[in-house]
Order: sequence, then structure tokens, then C-alpha cells
Amino acid sequence: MERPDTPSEQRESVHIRTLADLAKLAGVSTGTVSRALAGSDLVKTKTRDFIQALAREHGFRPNQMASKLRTQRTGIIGVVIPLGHELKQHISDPFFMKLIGHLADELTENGYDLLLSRAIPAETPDWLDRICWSGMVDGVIVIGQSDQFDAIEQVAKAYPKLVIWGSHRPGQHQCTVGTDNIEGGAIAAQRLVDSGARKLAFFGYRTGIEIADRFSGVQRVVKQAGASLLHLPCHMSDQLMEAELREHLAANVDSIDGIVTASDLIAMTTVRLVTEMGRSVPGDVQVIGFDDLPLASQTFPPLTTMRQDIEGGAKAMVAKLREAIEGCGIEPLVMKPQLIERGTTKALS
Amino acid sequence: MERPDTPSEQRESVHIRTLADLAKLAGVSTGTVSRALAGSDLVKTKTRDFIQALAREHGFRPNQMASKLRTQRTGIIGVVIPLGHELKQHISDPFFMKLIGHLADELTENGYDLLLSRAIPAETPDWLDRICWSGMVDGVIVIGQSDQFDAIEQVAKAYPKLVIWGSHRPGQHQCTVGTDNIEGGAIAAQRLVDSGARKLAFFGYRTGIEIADRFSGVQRVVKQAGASLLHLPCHMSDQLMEAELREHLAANVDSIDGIVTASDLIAMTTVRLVTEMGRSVPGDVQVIGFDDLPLASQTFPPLTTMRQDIEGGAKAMVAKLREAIEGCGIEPLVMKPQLIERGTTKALS
DNA sequence: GGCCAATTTGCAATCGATTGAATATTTTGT
DNA sequence: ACAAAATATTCAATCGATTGCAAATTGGCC
Repeated sequence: MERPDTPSEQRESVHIRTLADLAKLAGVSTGTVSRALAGSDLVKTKTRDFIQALAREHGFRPNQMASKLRTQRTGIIGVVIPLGHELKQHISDPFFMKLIGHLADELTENGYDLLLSRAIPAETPDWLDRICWSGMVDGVIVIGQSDQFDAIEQVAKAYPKLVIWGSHRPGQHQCTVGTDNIEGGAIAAQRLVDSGARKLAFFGYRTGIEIADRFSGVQRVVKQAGASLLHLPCHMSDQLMEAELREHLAANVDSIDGIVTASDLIAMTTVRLVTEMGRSVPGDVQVIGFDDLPLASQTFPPLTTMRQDIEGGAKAMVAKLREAIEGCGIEPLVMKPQLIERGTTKALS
Repeated sequence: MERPDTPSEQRESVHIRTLADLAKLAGVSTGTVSRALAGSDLVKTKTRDFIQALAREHGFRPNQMASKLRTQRTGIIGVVIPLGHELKQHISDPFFMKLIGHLADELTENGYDLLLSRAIPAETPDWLDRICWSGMVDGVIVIGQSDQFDAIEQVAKAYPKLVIWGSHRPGQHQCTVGTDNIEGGAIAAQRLVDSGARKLAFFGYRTGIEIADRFSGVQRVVKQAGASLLHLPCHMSDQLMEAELREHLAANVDSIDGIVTASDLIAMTTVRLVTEMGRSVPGDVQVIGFDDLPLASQTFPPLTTMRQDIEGGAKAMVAKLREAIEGCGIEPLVMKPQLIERGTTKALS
């Protein structure tokens, strides 16, 4: 602006890349520059303003790597998704994505950045240690236990700044935040039984303990009610799920009148396939999903589903992690699931 | 296992935290340890195995911060979402989440970690510089241009390792990967016109240039066809969207027979609201979404929508960024959108 | 003007791993 | 058995910012 004939690149005669460069330019020591940029009042107001102006003019910003190394505080939280029993695509699962979105919001608001990684425990057994002890992060959040409960348990014994989204087991060391999955499964099954279902089915792989818990909740209620229960495994990723469900349903649709699924995505696809096969939902088959993602209310008919408080969970995880970072011991949180009644279940008599 | 009476914590008599600790324990210098762990063949096989075994036994892993500082290679890609004109919740927008998911997959496969941050340009004008020059990342991916095209342009002139998801403008410096949004808007509008719509509307804020492009594509076709066009701004986040749409539709539903929306989420909500208001889709009002997210095929009726190749885009972004990191100049990629015909448009006569 | 205290600034060690150059050890050849 | 060559290892500088402590400057006061 001032001197339109001078390209801005050239005005920065020498590129200022380090504190030392800037110190030389300003004619002071690096210590002073460092303090000036940090806004310390150990440095004279005039000097500080001068240095800050110089820094701004040259677009200088201190190397974070060096800074973090020296201060031993990274301001980064590792967020890991273990893909134990599912395929890669899993990471784009809407549930995870929603949780990550809320975590990102919450962490950013607390001044943290988020180092996202995907772990494949089958290939790298030390997936969690690797992140916890990398020196890169102030704390770690694990999204989903998958089949890694014991592995996480081992790490949690030594590394305190760790919060896990998942199921709670009595006596565990890991600090979990999550829904009472057994209860969730039970409530769903009970609702189906209450509206007349006798031939129940559960859709989803039980390899991860969260899903296994949901299944066992269903199982408990089914046993009490003297109903029957079919377990049909299916993947979480939309690519694989549809073909599996199609096959399962083709073989079993007539021996099922109530379905609890491991996720809303499975429920949604199930509803569509059942309808395509000429059965009515909820007339012939009732379906209850899990999660209550936004999409659950948008399908036709809208899904009855077990709601998990994802946003609340994300907030709680970040809050607990912050406590842990400050050195406090932290306690798990088990949230109650809530049945959201929509259009894929019959009215109660 | 060997000595069940000794707790594993105790067996690690001293906790090995640094190379120096391990070096002392092994009776060699840190240099040798560093090389041994790196698997260098400058160190004798026997020594190397010994040191590696020792490291494994004590669960030692080198501090990444220090390593990255020294090597000047971080193995981290910054992924930023500028929330220019939208609210915080934006980050959990399913489109972004899907893109992030694919980016995470692709980056992880290429040995990179992903540092996710959310930027609020209105509060921090130097949001992008801050990340690019932080010394934390080897390269940066920006998801969505929002209203920051010019700001990004400035940064791109000086920082080459930058790839942007968004619209392409002739003569730009930034390397964009994205869909031809003008064309996308045009195709959608043309499809509506072809099946008889004359009173068109576009739903979405035009503050971001991508959405603005889609709008201008629609506008072009509408003008050619001599039809009318109503622009109804609405947010992307589900919280705000519904109320806005409800209001807009209440006022205008009868002067609209074809709608192009800025996203599938908007389209989905629109279809539901229009139906609730006693109009039929696509009978009275046809709707075309944008993105073709998985949810688009699951609604009732399933959405006709303009497909963006998100997975392909993510792959391309990572590939280009890798080239840039290796010092190559890189070229933008404009992908063709594709019309996916489903149930929210009338058959062509 | 001179002395003590308060304020600024500089110096140098530090965070922890990496790596080129120098030194030490082993191997090879005769 | 000895020199030369090949292999292993150590030493010390380096990445770039931070910070305790020491040194220098400034200010206040008699």
C-alpha cells in the first residue's frame, strides 16, 4: 500500500524464520525476543511493542515444535480410533464422525488441537502406547473399545491421561465415558416385547464389547419374556452391511418380528430392505436402532432408537481429560440411554 | 510371566524415558542407541538387537517432539476447517465429516498423522498462516473456502504445501481440488426445468464461494429457460436449518415447484417439511440435493442429488500434497459433478 | 553526585533426539 | 605380527524456543 512499487515479498529483505533472526534484526537477545512475544512484563513496554511490531511485519511466528519440546506441554490431544474388528472405512461411520466433531469443537474451545489417528491393533499391538508415550500429546482419547478392552486396560495402568469412549466394566482401570449398553439393549428389547414381538433378532457383530453388551441386554430380556432370539452379525460400514443384511433377511425375515440393531445405520438399511421385501415396518417387523443420529429422524418411517448423548459424552470426556492432565484421579461416567419412540415400532397396547 | 511374584511395574526398576537413560543402561552412547533404534546398519547387529530388546523390555519410545524438531520433518498434515460464515456446529456437518474420514484414511496409509483444527477467521485473521508456519506440519489441507478465498490466496503465494477443497477461479494461486460447482448448479437446475419446473428456488447461504457458484449455475439456466428463481438463505447446521426452512417454506411453498439445495442435509429437511405441509414431493415440488452422502439414498423418497466424488477428492488432495511436499509444483483439479436420479424429481417426459 | 533498589536485558543451560566427523575397535592381508 | 582397511562407537554440534540466574541499566532519594 505505502509503496506499491515494492512487492511485499521483497520488503521482507531477509526472511525471519527463527527467534535468533528476529533478535539480530531487533538488536537484542533471543531471550528478550522470546519474552517479548510471550507478552511477559519482564521486558520494557517499549521494547516489547517494538519487537512485536517487527514480528508482525515479518510474519514471524515461533516454531511450535521447539517451543513444545522446551515447555513439555504440547497443547495437543491424541484422538485414536482402534479398528479392531472392522474395516478401514469404519472411520467414516457417522457415529464416530459425530463424536469426533463434538470432540473437536470442545477441545478447540479449550485451547487444544487434535491429533487424529486410526489404529489397526491387529497390525500394531502397541498402537496405544505408541501414541501415549510419543511425547506429542498431553492426553489421549480413545473412541470405541472395539476388541481392545484388555490392551487399553494395560496402558491405562501406567498412563493416567487417558479417557475412553465405551462400556464400563466393574473394577476397570480405564476411565470410560459411555452409555449403559446392557441397559440400552434391554430397554429396546423390552419395548419390542411390550408391543407384541416374540421372535426377536439382533443385528451386528459382537466382537466389540459395546455391541456385545447391547446384545447381552437384549438376551436377558428375551429370556425373561420367553421369546426367541436370533443373532445376525453384520458390519458397520455401509459398503458391506447391505449385502450381509440382504442375505440374512432373505433367509430369516419370516421368523422375525422385532429387531434391535447395533447402530442407526444398520436399522435404516434394515427398514429399507424389509420394506423392499414386501413386509411392513412396523406392521410385520418392528425395528429399534441405536445412537439416535440426526439421520434417524429423517428416514421414512422415522426410526425408533436408543439415544446416546454424544454431545454430552464428548463434553464429559474433555472435562475429565483436563482433570487428568492437571493430575487429578478421574472416575468413569455411565450415561443412561433413552428410548426415542418414532415410527418403526408399534404403539403400545 | 517369568516371575509372577514381581509386578511388571517394579521390574522396570528405573523408568527409561529418554535415549540417554537407555544409553546409560546399555552402556553405550546416545548416538548408538539412536542409530540402533532406527535400525541403522552402522551399528553392529549384536548391539542393535541388544538395544532394541532393551527398549522393548522397558517400553521405551523416543520423544517425537525432539525427533521431529531435529529432523525438520513432522509427518503431520494440518487439516483446517475455516468457519467463516457458519456456526461452530458446522464441523460436525456430515459432508465435512465424510471428507475428513477419507482424508484420515488416506493420510494414515501414507504414514502421516492428522492435526485437526477449526479456525474462526473472524476472530483470528491469521488463522491459516498460524498453522502453515507453526513448524508443526509438513503440509496443510483446508476444507472449504468459506468466505476466505482471498485470505487463502495470500497465504498460498508464500506457502506452497497447501491444498484446498473448494471452487476453482481462473488465475488463482491456491491449488484447489473440488467439484465444478457452477456446472453442478446448472445441471441440477436444467434437470428441474426439463421435468417441467418453472418456479425455481435455491436454498442456502451464498457467503462461501462454493455455494455461490452453485447458485450462479442455477441462475444461468433459470435465465436461459425464462423461469423464475427465489433465493432463500439457510444455514448448514441442523439446529438452525429447520426453523429457517420452515419459515421460508411457509411463506413461499406455493410459489415454488423446483428446489436446488446447497447440501443433502438441507434437501432432506426440505423434503420432510414440504411433505408435512401437505404438498407432495416430487408431485408439487421437486427437490435436488448436493453431495450424495450415504443418507441421500436412505430417505423417503430417496433424494435426487448432485454427486461429488468425495473419496476421489480426498485421495487426490493427499496425492497432490505429497507432490508439493516433495517440491513439485501442483495443479488444481476440477471434478465433474454427476446427477444421481432418485425419487425427488419427476420422470422426464 | 553517589548509592541502593528496581527494572531490563543478556547469558547459557535445557528440552531429547539426530548426525557428521573423529576416534576406537576389529578384521583382513601378507 | 604388523600395517592397512573396514567396521563400530563416541563426541559434540544441532534443531529453535524457553527460563533461571547473573549482569547491566535505570530510577529514586538524600
